[in-house]
Formats: sequence, C-alpha cells, structure tokens
Amino acid sequence: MHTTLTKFLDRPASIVAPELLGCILEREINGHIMRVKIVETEAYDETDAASHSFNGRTQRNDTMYGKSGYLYVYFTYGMHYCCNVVTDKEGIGSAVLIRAVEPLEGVEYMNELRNRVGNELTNGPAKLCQALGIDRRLDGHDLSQLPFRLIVPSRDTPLRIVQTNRVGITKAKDVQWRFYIEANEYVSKP
DNA sequence: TGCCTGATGTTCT
DNA sequence: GAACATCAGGCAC
Repeated sequence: MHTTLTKFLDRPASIVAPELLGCILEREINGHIMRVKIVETEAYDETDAASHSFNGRTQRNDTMYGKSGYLYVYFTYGMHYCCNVVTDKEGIGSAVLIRAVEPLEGVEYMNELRNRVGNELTNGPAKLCQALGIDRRLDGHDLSQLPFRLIVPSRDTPLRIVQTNRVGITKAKDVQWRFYIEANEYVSKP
C-alpha cells in the first residue's frame, strides 16, 4: 500500500468523502485503460444506521473493517454492484461509497460494457460499476495498484462542493454525508 | 416528465 | 422470509 494514499484515507469516512471528489480512478481491463473522475460520494461508518457495518462485523462487510485504501464491493438488489473505498484505521467499519464519476479516458470501452452513452454512462453507483467492469472479484483489492487504482491529484483550485442528505436508503436519511461537485452533469439525479 | 414496478441474489433475522 | 446504499422500462399525464 502506498504510504501517501494510506495517510490520505486513514481518517473518518465523513472527512475523506468530500476530499475524494475530483480524485481519479484508473481501471485496466482486457488491455483497455479507463480513467474517470469522482464527482459524487457518500460516507458510511459504524455509528450510522444505514451502514453495512452498523450491526457489527460479518463475512460480507469484513473488508470495511480492514485497512484503509482497499476496495469494498458488494452486491445488491439481485443484480447490481456498488463500490466503496475503505477508510479509517483497521478495525473500524467505515467506507466511502462512490456514487458517480465523470469519464475521462476509455469512454468507448465503457459504452461497450454498459451499452449506454452520455451521462447515463456513470451517473449512479451501480452504473459506474458496470461501466468500469467492477464485480465482487475486486472486493478487497489494493487501490494503490492496477487493475484498479486511486490517484489523488495535487489540488490546484478548490472544488465547489455541495453537502446534502444521502439518497436511496431507508435509514438515517437525514445524515448529511453525501457530497458532490456542484453543476457536474454526471452527478446522479436526486 | 414522473411515478410504478419487475428483475433478481445475498445477507441477516 | 424480508430487506436491500439500484436500474430500466412501461404507461399515464
């Protein structure tokens, strides 16, 4: 694990989530390189009723309790994957859900994987997983290395970030742990 | 444009 | 057996 990345991610999810906005994800699959920018995130931790880690460590959420800088992928609604970046110290069940990304490179191959175009390509957690070819085989993957890598760019101009309540959940809806880049067309609808 | 619903597997009660 | 951090398609307006 890359030490700079560890230092960046080794903090509470609610702190890391807004700072992940604007970061780059690089995915390599079948020789294709795809690069996307994170534009929407949500924080989850064990104090949070909507989090997978709220009811303690289980086989499914084990990755969330591991070291920061790894990928937590889970399967939901019978047909969708969602991906999270594990944050905070080992033993703490916290992660940041990647809700939307903006394609930068390899858009053609994303289109091929998802059979959609435009902002419908990656403007939702399950959509971006499909576009980037992410499934449970990547659960627990080290995000400092390909085939799926997180790159934290040096920040030049501050981003315009909006903080709201989370969406698509039934518990703890009023917790303001959703963050997105203002006026970005790839941010999910609600 | 917007609500409703079906699809469908895994996890936990 | 129910809930689920979802999406896409259908149909009404």
